[in-house]
Amino acid sequence: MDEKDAIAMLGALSQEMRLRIIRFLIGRGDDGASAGEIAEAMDAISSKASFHLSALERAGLITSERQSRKIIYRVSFLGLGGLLSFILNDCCSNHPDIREHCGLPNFEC
Amino acid sequence: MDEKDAIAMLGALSQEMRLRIIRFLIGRGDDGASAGEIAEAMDAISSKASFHLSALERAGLITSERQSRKIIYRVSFLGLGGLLSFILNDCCSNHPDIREHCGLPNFEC
DNA sequence: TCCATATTTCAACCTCTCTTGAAATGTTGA
DNA sequence: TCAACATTTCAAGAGAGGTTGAAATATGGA
Repeated sequence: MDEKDAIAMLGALSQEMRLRIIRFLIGRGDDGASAGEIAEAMDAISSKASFHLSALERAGLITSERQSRKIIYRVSFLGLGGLLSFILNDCCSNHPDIREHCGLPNFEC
Repeated sequence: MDEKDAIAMLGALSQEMRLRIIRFLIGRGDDGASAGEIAEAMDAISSKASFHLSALERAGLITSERQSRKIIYRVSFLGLGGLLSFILNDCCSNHPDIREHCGLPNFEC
């Protein structure tokens, strides 16, 4: 996870429907959801949902797996965790006391 | 910190120069840096730096304070922490075990 | 007051992103 | 093989974001 990857992920998350998709998929956990289910949940036409799903996948925030006719999308815990680690470590490595300002619990980075 | 605020912050961070400015200002800590110092450190013309500084300030990620002729910018620990909390709590409230996937230390959200 | 310094604002231009509907691709079951 | 289903790809248009140089604003000192 370098700066370029982080920027791609941050950019992917900074869009209303894409953030809603991520939250929806986090709620679904390991079951994930098909492109059609996601489009329906987002109240979006299929091509619009597909556009945002591929943006999220390109950024490494979700994964896809074909199951017969459907394509199942799942949140990538690895990707999302990598982004969080990147931001947290950038903070902590320079300023160990930033967590206090952030209202975050105390832990080692 | 609602979804709109988070999207604005994520969007502000998803740009190379702006992410570099944030990292630079984190390194400066409470001293902050003037617009001119930041522009020089970023190797950017003043209007470009100013454009990105106002984007970061509008998103709540930095603060500004005039000191005579100069304007001192500082990273907003409150803003950055709010964003981190938003993402972490969104994760944790739905899936308590996501931290394991994220490679993050164990703590309560 | 006048000048130099520090920074922002503005307008123009270009590029990238988002949205939409239609067409194409891939998959299953009759 | 054919029809229905599930999803993506494509092209076109609208809109948002980034870069630049010039002009405007604000401050401090001679």
